Amino acid sequence: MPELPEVELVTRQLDHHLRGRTIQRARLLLRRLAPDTTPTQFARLLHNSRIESITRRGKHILLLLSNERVLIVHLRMTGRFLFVSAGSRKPKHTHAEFFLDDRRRLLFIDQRQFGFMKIVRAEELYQSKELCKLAPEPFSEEFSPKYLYETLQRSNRALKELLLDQTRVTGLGNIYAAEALFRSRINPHRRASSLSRKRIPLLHNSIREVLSEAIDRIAAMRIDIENIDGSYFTGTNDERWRVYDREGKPCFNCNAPIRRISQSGRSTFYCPNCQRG
DNA sequence: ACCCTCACCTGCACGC
DNA sequence: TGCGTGCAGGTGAGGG
Repeated sequence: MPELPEVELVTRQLDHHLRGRTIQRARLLLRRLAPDTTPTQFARLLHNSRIESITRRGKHILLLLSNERVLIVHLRMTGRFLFVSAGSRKPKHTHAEFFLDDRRRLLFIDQRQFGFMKIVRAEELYQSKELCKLAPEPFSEEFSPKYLYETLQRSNRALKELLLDQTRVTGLGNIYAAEALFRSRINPHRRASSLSRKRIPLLHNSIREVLSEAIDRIAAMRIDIENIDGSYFTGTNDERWRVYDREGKPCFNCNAPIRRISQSGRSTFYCPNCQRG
């Protein structure tokens, strides 16, 4: 159930294990995982392709292949990768498998079946429907305070909802959107266009900080290399997030109980005392 | 162009 | 025990 930090770590792990490997054979086991290709096309396009590198754009994982194709993967809520030995049994919810030239098998497992794969020509990658409308990467120069200000100016939606819109800001999901607002002391109901220019740098910084701190925290952990799914956390819940999933628990700043509300059908957690404006 | 609701799935925790 | 409900870290389609 990944946002940018989890996808980033999955991408790094996959790059480490797959770079230079060849997919000898690939099987699509669930049609809706890759609705634009038939299982036959899927197998044919990946057959004997060498994996040159694995990168990321937003929450999309990109496997760059030697045959001038790119396999785009989105984990959505429950997608994960698993390395297994060639002969072992497939776990439940295995929807694709890749037989590698090192006698290992890479499985794609996805309980809720929201995950997504698509094979595109390399030269068409950034024109693809999946990538063409994505906002700038949050760590890029293009994602500047000026960009953020102008983007917020154009929207009357609640700030929390806008932060989830990948065409405005990319990489945040329900957790880190709430965390970034808490860090900025901004109320999640606040209309995007009403945020004053002088508060933009703090929000801009907070977005980068919640993402980069999460990346660092996950990267510092000992990761089960077999199970590449982003659910790496091993500590207690209160060590993870400042507001997310802490309804009724005391705010780390002021001890006021964290509140949970619903915004466009999704939970938002915030401190009603610290996040007044 | 914007904004809202619904839809896609399985599984888990909860209350009766 | 069972069953109903609501919820889960995401997004796309289709409507107004």
